[in-house]
Amino acid sequence: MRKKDKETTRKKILDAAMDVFSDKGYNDALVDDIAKQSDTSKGAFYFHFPSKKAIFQALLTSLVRHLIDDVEQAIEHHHGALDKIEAAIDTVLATFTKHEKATRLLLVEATGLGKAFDREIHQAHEQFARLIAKHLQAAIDDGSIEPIPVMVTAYAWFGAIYEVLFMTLLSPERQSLDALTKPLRDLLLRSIAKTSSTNH
Amino acid sequence: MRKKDKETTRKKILDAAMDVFSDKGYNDALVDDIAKQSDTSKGAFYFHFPSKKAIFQALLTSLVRHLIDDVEQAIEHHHGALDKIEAAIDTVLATFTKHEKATRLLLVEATGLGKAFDREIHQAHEQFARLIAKHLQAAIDDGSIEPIPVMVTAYAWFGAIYEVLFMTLLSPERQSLDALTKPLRDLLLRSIAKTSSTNH
Amino acid sequence: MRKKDKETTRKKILDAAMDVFSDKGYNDALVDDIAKQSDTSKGAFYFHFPSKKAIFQALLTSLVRHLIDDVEQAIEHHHGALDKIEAAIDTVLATFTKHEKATRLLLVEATGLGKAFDREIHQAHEQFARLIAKHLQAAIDDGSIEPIPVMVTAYAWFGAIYEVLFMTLLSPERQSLDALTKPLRDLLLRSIAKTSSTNH
Amino acid sequence: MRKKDKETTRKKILDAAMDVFSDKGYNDALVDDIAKQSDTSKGAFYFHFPSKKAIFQALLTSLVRHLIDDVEQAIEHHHGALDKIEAAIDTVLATFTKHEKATRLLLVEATGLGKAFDREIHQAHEQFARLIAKHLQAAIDDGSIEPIPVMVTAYAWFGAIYEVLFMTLLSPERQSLDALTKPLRDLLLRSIAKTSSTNH
DNA sequence: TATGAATGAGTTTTCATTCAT
DNA sequence: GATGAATGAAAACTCATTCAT
Repeated sequence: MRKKDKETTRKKILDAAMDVFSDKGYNDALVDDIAKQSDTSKGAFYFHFPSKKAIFQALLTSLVRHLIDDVEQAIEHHHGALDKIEAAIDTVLATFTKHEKATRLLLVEATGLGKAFDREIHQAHEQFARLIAKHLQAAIDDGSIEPIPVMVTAYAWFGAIYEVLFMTLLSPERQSLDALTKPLRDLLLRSIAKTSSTNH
Repeated sequence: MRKKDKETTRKKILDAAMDVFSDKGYNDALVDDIAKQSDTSKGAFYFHFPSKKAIFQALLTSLVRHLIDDVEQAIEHHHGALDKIEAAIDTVLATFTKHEKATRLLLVEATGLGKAFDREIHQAHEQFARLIAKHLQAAIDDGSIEPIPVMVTAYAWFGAIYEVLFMTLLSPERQSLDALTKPLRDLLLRSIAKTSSTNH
Repeated sequence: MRKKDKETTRKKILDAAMDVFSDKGYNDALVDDIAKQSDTSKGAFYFHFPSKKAIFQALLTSLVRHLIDDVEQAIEHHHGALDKIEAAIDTVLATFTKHEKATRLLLVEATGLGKAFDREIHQAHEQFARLIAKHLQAAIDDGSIEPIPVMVTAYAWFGAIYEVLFMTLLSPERQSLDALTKPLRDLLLRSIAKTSSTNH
Repeated sequence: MRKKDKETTRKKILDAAMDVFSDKGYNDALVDDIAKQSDTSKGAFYFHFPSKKAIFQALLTSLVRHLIDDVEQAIEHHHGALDKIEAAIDTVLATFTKHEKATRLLLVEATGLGKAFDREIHQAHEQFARLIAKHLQAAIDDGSIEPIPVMVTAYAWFGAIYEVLFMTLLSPERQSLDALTKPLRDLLLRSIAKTSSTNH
């Protein structure tokens, strides 16, 4: 029971941290804000996490894992390399759209924090790129698509998705993401068609 | 002479600011650092700029203008819509590669500064997207390529370029960008190829 | 214990603030001075008070209330309107003389702080004037003295007392205030005596 | 001619200083404000005055001299000690009312500047008190009034006048001073009348 | 004499972190 | 484990004063 309370507190703090970080950005988020929002205390914060930086990194790592798991799982019951790729694109977009706070944290607030965070961001982006690359490679191995440099393509794809989401998040008008999904998917798929004709 | 000195000082401060911001990021850059690096003084800084935020914004605005001018100029003597687009991709990549500090400032350090900077970043990205969109539209009007949603494509392209540059900048190994230019250009062009027609 | 400690710290800071403000004046008093003098820290200062201005205002308000309470209480067991007035004059002088720091803070340092403090000072003076006016009015209603414009008289009295105290505080020689009490009281009483009457 | 220009500049700076000091108070008044307001420059300021403190003191001294001269002059053609006193009261009130900026500077902004200014303020107040005391003494020597402690009375009078003016200056409603002149004069005269006798 | 750009010590305030209870 | 008062090292910004022109 004690154990459970402890975990509960930790969870409350993490949740509060995500709210506050995604709302104010890393630097403008105060440990005090997180403590207040979590309905615990600064002491509790420092009992569970060694520093502000540490909780941010923990959050980042955990978010990346969850988002990637979500995507992998959604792809799972698709068969055929190209099908999986299409499903991946759709799921990434849907997932990011659904977890807006996490997305903003990951894609916006995690950037520009100075060299100290470069490694973390690099790894986060890399993991998403690897996820994409893995399925691209499968499609190549599979013969579904012509050989292409998978990592560059993966980064380019991630960048394209990122930017469309990013601009949508930042935009004052906040148009619906749904309208953008189809054109974006078409674009990405076109970009891996070997040249004209022969894909398929 | 007076006038010249004043402008010289202002320029020294701006240059120093770019160095420091791109090196440490906005939050870790101290006004003191900029003053020292510029070989002037904190007083001079505040004589020329009302605040740390203001000089950052001034820098951002000026960089966007310069980079876009560079690209436009390089494209100028290319003829034919598709030629221009190819030239644009190459120039954007070359320019960003050449002005690495400016690029990092623009694409990395400007992000994640909190809601206060959202507008600035949004505008910066938007201007690059518009530049791309303009030439895409020309290619469509021209009949060089099939009609596509230009703004989404423009953002996607910018994002793709951004991400590849970004990961290269962040990567510890720092591979040469040149090697990435060709695959990236091919990818982007494929994504708008009228000829690919039969994709799926 | 916690509660007591907190209040103790707050009190220490307020006491230190009174010392420092009355010694150096508002502008020359540093928050650092107050922190040092209070034997706590700058952090403690800002934990208990939102700003330097705020603690000064808190001090002002609290001093006015205490001084007025002191006077009211001293007057209480005097009977007869004129008696009360005499007692009030004596007590005001005695109280101000006794709490020299508070007096200097109230009468000297609170002045000249710019328009931002005008309201506070106005209110402080007004409250003292109202105290005097109340008893003057009682004496009039009572038939003890002829009708006079009470507020003007009250301000004039307060000004007379203020100035005599003020000059004594500022004077390098610092003569005893006691010697001044009698002439001042006589003067004030004469100023409301319908005729020369019975002041003696 | 050169000489005249120099004096003109000095005068412009002094005038500007009076405006700015009486408007913002000593501490909030910037040397920059004075330079701008005077339509000269900071260099000119420091050519004519060694420091901000110095110009304030110069202003103070000059104002005291002018105000006292005004009063003395107005009294001059009154004959009889009591007449002179009445004239003095009226003139002081009229003069202060007329030169509102100077009055605010002298009575409000000069106060609370810290020990560094104590001497100046003390002297300013003292000179006004001496002016009053001189004529009170004449009235005593003259037999017009009974002997009283002239300096205490002089300070008390000055304080009474000061406070009434002060509260009027600070008051948000700013009632006319004229209405207060008569009650105040009556009050002061009563305070020295051995009997109520023939005032007026 | 006058100008105004430059200087830099000084000030308030912030906030991550600690620790006694 | 949790609390929240206390700490103090920063950091942005101010402004009287200087001085080259």
